[in-house]
Amino acid sequence: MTSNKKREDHHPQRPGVSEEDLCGVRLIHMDRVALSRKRAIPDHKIERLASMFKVLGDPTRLKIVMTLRAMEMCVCDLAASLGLTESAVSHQLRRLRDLALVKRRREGQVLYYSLDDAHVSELLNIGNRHVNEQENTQG
Amino acid sequence: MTSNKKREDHHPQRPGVSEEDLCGVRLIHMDRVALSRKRAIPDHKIERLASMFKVLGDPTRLKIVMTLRAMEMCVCDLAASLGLTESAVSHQLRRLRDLALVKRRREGQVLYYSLDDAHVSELLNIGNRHVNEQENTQG
DNA sequence: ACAATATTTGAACATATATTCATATAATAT
DNA sequence: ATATTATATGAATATATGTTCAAATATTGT
Repeated sequence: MTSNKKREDHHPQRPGVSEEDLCGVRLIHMDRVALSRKRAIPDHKIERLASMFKVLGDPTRLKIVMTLRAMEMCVCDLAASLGLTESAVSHQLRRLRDLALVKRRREGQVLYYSLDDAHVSELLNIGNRHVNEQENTQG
Repeated sequence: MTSNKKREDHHPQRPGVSEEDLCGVRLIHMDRVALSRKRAIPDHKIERLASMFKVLGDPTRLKIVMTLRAMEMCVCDLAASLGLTESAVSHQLRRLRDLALVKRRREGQVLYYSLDDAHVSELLNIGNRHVNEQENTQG
């Protein structure tokens, strides 16, 4: 199963190697490297996707979207519910809004926030399953 | 539709309000706050879930797991494929390993990394759909 | 116009973190 | 044992980021 091992070249660690220039880089499976480079997701997509995961990767923001998953809420209610400053909530809501993960609706002076992206709900559902199974398996 | 608006109390911003002490916090919909508090996901689960999203929220780590989604790979191949230092890859693989998102298999001196969590693949698939639809909708 | 409320925003500070460099460990071969 | 290879790790540095505080908007009511 390891018969396709081709030792091509050997060098110490060298940062700053351009994407297209493989010469001088240590690698073991040239075929796998070539294939994975072909299939690689373009950088701008990686950046966007990473941004989405990152924005969900903060406990405060995650609590906010988890709350909004259940119901529409205004800023001060969110703050009260989560035990946070309204300013902190507003700052995080802006980040969520910048990525179009939440939208808002004005009613007088009150702004009601809700989820704006179907994918987010999916991600949160899978995430929930994940931690619940973790609880039962490794807890 | 906004008839259940109950204005209870009004105060300037006050941080450090304990989770159980609502008195003195500005809120508009007391019922929603109470309900969302009841349904709130426990903190330790939020922390775990946020950690998982966060670890996927870095471009380098996201590239790594996206690559591993397609095939098993060793460190130096990953480094060559992604144009990174082996050290940088190794550091990030450790973070992914700490959260049990990837596992490794030794064959001689070579360590082969692969995905370790079914949920991760799901998250990545949904994420892919997300950015692809974004491309077609807003691009 | 003025006051009050709900939310937003910018600056500042403290903390987290990704990469680099140098070094250490683990496995293999001579 | 020694050398070589593959990977891991610790310290350092530069950058990113979350919260707070103070002040600015926006909306409504008087």
